[in-house]
Amino acid sequence: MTVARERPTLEAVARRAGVSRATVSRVVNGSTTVAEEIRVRVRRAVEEMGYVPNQAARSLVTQRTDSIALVLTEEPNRVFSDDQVFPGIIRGVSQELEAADRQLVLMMASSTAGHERIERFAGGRHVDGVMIASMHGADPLPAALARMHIPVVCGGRPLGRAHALPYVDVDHTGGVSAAVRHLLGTGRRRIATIAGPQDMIAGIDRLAAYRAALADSDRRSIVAVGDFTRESGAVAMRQLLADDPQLDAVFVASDLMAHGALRTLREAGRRVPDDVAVVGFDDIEMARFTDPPLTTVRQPIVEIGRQLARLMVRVIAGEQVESAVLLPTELVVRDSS
Amino acid sequence: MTVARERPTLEAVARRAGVSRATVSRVVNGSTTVAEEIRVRVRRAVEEMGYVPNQAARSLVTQRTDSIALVLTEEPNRVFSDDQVFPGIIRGVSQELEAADRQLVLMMASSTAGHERIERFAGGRHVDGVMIASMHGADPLPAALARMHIPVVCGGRPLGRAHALPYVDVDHTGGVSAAVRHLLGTGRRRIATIAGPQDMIAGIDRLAAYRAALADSDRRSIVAVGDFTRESGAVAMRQLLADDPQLDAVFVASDLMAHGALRTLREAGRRVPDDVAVVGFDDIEMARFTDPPLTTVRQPIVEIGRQLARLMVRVIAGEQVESAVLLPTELVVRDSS
DNA sequence: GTGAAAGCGCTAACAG
DNA sequence: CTGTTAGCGCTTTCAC
Repeated sequence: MTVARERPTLEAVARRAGVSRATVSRVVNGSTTVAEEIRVRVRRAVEEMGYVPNQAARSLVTQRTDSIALVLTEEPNRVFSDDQVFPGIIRGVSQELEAADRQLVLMMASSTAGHERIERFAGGRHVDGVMIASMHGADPLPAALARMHIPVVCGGRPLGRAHALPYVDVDHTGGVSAAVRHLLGTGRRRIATIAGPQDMIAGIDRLAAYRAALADSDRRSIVAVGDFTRESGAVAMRQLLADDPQLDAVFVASDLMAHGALRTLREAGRRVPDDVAVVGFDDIEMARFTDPPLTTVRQPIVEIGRQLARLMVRVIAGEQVESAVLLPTELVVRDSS
Repeated sequence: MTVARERPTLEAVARRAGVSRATVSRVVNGSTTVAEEIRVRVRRAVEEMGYVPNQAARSLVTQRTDSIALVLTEEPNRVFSDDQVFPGIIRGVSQELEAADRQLVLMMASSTAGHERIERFAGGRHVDGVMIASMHGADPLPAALARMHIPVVCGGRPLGRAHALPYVDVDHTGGVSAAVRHLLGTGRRRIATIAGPQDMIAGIDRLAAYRAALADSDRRSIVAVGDFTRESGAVAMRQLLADDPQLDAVFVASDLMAHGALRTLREAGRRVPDDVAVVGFDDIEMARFTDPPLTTVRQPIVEIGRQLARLMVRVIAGEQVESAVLLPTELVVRDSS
């Protein structure tokens, strides 16, 4: 006595309902040109047999897979560092894709080998489109895929050959401006910055925005560069202190680096915010628990994911979007400034 | 002048190489029974035309998809809280799957609707198997899928109907025992615990282990229950202090809760570790930055993902594994104890 | 409104 | 060792 383990096919359902395969297909796909009575009969058969369409067979003829790749092009340790950027994007994407009834296929691509894998995969049309969440503006993958006529959207403003692709990013400039204006407005005179790596879009844009904001006043810029890690923040802060012992404020391009900077300042005997004001960027959860709690620029990470997915679906649908979506950032004032 | 946008098919490659479809298929799939000369010729044709096999067509006949689902059954905010558990698992899984040349399909399932989606998806054999990373031992999904004869493995020891499924978990008991023994060994007399939620496997197992470890000595247990969040840790600590003002140590079932507890202790004027020793569990990155740095039990999160993927691949291959993989935990002593 | 028939691109016997 | 031949399960004209 074996259980009916075989999944029923359209054929089987058709036999049971006493109609043709084509009719069952129509009902399953919601065609309106089916008589009510028959539709009911078919639906019952589907129900009773637990019929589920075979995606492979369907894709073979429709040329669509209804699944979309999210590619994270970053070294794994960065992908899941505790700044929560990638997890947030994944979450937003998967929310939105679920609503659009698409499947999310997640791909990590650290190495060049990984890139090749992805080109093969997407090139073979195993997914309908590719969302690339790269923090490296000069990543060659987006352009490579676009050249193969694969629908692509980017998380993070793309640089170089891919600059014309649709993308979603946050308003780095607006956030940084607000931060610098806040510092100026509270009477700070020597405002330094700890910038992010200059091969990453967030690093580039935030430094440019800092410079632009200061240029509006008559203050000169004082810059040290980190790589978005705590450790680099601590080191950069030491360097800044050595370069300009008089500084009374520092805008740090990420909360993680700001955390490191806070430690350095304490070790150097500077009080925050009395001697030196500190403003970070990201508003990671930890920002509320540093000592003192960190003033920072909040960016809507999960929303990036949502918008990314929404944009992707539109591109796949053939809409000729060449837009950029810029999400607002917001200064959150806490005790460090 | 249009570019050759159409992907070439086996047929096309075969024509170009002057052989049959079957032969090309053999070469592409690495069959050894092809003459060297022909193999070279076919490979060149593949190369020149940029041929990539169509996964849908292949799946249709092989009945395999070479992709595997990772289901995260948790409310989204918990999935990506900063304890980094899920991100770590995703990372491990994707590493291992990449090595095994399988695709990772990520599915979030918060609601019951989500569960249904997943049953449909997996039931339709859109993936070869399902890895379920649920922290709720009593999750009905694993058993439901197993009943449909879908290969399933669990991250986190499953309870109830699914208890016989292969799973990967960390050695909660060993870690907690080490923590309690350490506290006992450093002369603590009244060791309380802040437990996790009792509907989650980590909460259950860690509390049971605490009780067992204390039972070995003659100390009585002092328990408050939290839900793994910082806030609940702070609240539970207050309650513990009220219940037993004499307590001189507390084992907290998660670092996040331990962080909250630390805050409460400071507010209550207790010095850590002088008055009260604190030991956490997880070893999240933040543990090194609390004040004082947190003694905690380290668990190899990424490794869970790796083992999970490895187990899944074996199950899909038809091996009759009914094993459990228990990963070691390790006490990391810092300044809070 | 419904059914028959023709593939989608590939693999896997089975001959030769 | 290579080619021929059947499908895998589904959608989609095209007749009826």
